[in-house]
Amino acid sequence: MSEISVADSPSNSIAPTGETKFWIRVALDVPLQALFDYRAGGSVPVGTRVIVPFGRRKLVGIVVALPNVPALDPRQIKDVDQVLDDTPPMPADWLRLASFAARYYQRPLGEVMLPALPPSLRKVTAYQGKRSAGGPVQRMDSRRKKSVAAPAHPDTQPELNPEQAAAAGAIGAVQGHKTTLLYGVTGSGKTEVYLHAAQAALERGQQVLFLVPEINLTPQLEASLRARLTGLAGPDSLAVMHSGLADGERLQAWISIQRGTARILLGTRLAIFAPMPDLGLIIVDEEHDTSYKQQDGLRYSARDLAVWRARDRNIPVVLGSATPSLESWNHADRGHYQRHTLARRARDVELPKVRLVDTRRLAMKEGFSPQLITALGERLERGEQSLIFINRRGYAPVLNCASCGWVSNCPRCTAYTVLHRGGARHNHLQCHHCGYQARVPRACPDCGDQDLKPMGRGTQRVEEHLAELFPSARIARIDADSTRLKGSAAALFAKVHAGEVDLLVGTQMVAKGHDFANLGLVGVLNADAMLFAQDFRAPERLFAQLMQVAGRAGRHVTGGEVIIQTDYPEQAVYQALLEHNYPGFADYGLAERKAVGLPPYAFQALLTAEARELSAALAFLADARTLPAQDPQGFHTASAVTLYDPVPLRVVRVANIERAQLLVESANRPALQAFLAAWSLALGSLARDLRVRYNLEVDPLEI
DNA sequence: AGCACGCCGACT
DNA sequence: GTCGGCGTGCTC
Repeated sequence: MSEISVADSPSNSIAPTGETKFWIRVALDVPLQALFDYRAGGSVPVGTRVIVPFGRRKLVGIVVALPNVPALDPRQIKDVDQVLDDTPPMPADWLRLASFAARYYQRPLGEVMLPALPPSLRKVTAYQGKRSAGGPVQRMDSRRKKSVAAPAHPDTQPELNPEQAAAAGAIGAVQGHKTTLLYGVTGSGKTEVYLHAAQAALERGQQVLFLVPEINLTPQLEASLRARLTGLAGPDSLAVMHSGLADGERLQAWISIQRGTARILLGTRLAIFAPMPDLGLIIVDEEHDTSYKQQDGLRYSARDLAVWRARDRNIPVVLGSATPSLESWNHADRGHYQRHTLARRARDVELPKVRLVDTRRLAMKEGFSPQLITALGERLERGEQSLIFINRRGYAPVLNCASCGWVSNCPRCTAYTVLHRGGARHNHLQCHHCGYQARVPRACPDCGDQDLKPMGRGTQRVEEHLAELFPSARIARIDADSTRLKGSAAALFAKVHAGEVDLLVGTQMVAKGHDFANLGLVGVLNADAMLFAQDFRAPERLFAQLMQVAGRAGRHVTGGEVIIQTDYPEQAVYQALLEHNYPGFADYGLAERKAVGLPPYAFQALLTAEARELSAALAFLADARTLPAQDPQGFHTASAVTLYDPVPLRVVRVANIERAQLLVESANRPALQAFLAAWSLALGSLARDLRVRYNLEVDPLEI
C-alpha cells in the first residue's frame, strides 16, 4: 500500500508522540505462519478475543502476547477494531494447549485457536453484539470454586465388583498426573468405574471432561451421567458438546463450562478444546476409536491431546477400551500408564462363543456358508435375533460385463461405482468417493452385451438373500443408506429393540454402542476384505471392530455366538478372536511392529499432495524430499529421519483430483518434530509455486 | 484462506 | 462496446 493509506485510516490511529502505546499480538485464522501486531487503546489481557482489520476484511482473533516492541514499523500497524469482553479471556492453560497443538501438528496458532471456539465466538457478527446468552460473563467468576452440595446418596448406584472397585480406587488415589488405561472386556462395566471416578472429582469441587467417540451413540451414557451425577452438582451441571449442536447450544455449553456453572462436560473430540477452569479429571471412553482423530483441518488426536492436557494440568486421565490402541497398550507395558483390567462381565453373562468358518472349500450360497445358514435357522426357531455384519453398503460393489470384462467405473475417481437397488430413485450406480450417480446401463457400454452382472455383495444384496432363505423372517437393514433421513436410524433401532425384527443386516453403524437384549447370533461376512486393506493398522482395526460387533451378541441371551466366515482362519487376528484374547493379540502385534520399526516404535508424518495431474503432485513431493539437502543447518535432525519415495494414493483420483503421498518416519520424536517444523516452513511456498494443495499430517492413522 | 486488481474472450 | 474468466499478490 502507498503512504496514502495512512491518511485513509481513522485519524485516531495517528497517535500523538509521547502517548503510551499498547501493542497486542494477535492469532488469526489464516494459513500464514505468523502472528499479527495491532495497536490497542488500553491494556488488553492475553487470551482476549478482538476484532481487527486484516487486509480488506475484519477478523476475530485472539490476543496471544503483549510485545513491548512491535514486529513491524509502527506506522504499518493498524488499530484494533474492538476488544470483545462478552466472554472472559481464554485461560492460560487453554492457550498452552492450543500452542502445543499448533506446534505439534505444525499449524499456525490461529488455525488451531479460532476453529476451537464455538462458531458464534469466532464470527465478527455473532455473539458480542447480542449478549443474549445470559448476559456478559463476569470475569472474576470463572475461577470461583463451585461449592458442592453435600455428598449425594444416589440410591440407584450399583455395587462395584472387586475389579471395578480396585480400578476406581486406583484412579481416585492418583495424586497429580497419571494416565490410567482401563482395559475392560465388553460388558465388564467400565462405565461404572468412570462414574465413580467422576463422582469423586465432583466431590472435590473439580470439573470432569468425558470424551466419547460419537455422541449420538451414547444417549444412555448421557442419561446415566445426568441421573447419577447432576444430583451432586445441580441440574445444570452437565453440559454436552458436539458438532451436531446448533450454534446457540454450542455457545451455551461453552459459556457454562467456562464459567464453571457446568461441572461435567460430555463431548466428542472437539470438546477437548473447551475451557475448563476447574478441570480435575479427563475420561476418554473407547480410546482406540478412530473418531478421536480429526480428519480435516487440524488433524489432531483428541485422545493424545487429552493425555497432554492432563499432564499439563497435573491431573489424572483415564483411557478406557476393550481393545486399546497398540500405542496405549505399549505405554502401559512400559509403565508409563497404569493398567487396570476388568476381565469379568459385570452381569455374569458369559462371552459369546466365536466360531471361524473356513470358507475355502465350502459350497457357499450367495455369500452364506451352510453353517451360518443353519445357525440362523436355529436362532429364528428359538425366537432370538441375529445380526449379519457386512461392512459394505449398496447392492454390489461393482457391475461387470460377462463377455468383455467391462466394469462400472466412476468417471471422476479411480474407483468402481457401486450398484444400489430400489428405493425412490430405482436402481443406480453410485460412487462412494465423490457421490457421482448414474443410471444402470441396459447393455455393456463397450461391447453391447446385455449380460451385466453385479459382482460381490453389499448390505442390500445380503438383505435380499436373507429374505429368500428365510421368507417368514422379519428383516431390517441398518446402513448409511437406510438411515439417511433424520430420525430413521432411531426408528430402525427402536424396531429392533421392540423385537419386531428377527434378522438385522448392518454395516459398522450397528457395531457401536447398541445393546440388543435378544441378540443371540452375529454372522460376519467379508471380514477378509478389512484384513487385507493396505494399511499396517488394518488387523488392529479389524480386531477392535469384530470384538465390538461380537459384543452385541449374548449380552443377555445365554449361548451367544459369533460366526466369522473367512478364507484365512489361521490369521492371528482370527485366532485371537477365538479366545477373546486381546492381550495376546496386542503382544503379537507389538512384536511385529517392533520387528519392522512401525508405530509405536517409530513416529510418522504423512505429506499428501493434490493436483489436477498426478505428475504435479509427485513433483511437489519429490521437491519436498530434496529440501533438507538444500539446507543442512535448518534440517539438522534430517539424518534421524527417513523420507520414503513419493507414491500415488491407492485411490489416486477422487472427484478429478489426483493425490500422492510421502511418508516421513523417525524413531526419535523430537528429531521428527524439529524436522517437520523446518519442513513445513518451506512447503508453503513450494506448493504455491507448483500449484499443488498439500496437507502435512502428524501421527497419521492410515498410510 | 479471502479478497481485489488485472488483463483477454463471448454476449446484449 | 461491457461482463467475467481465474492468475497473482497481499494481509500486522
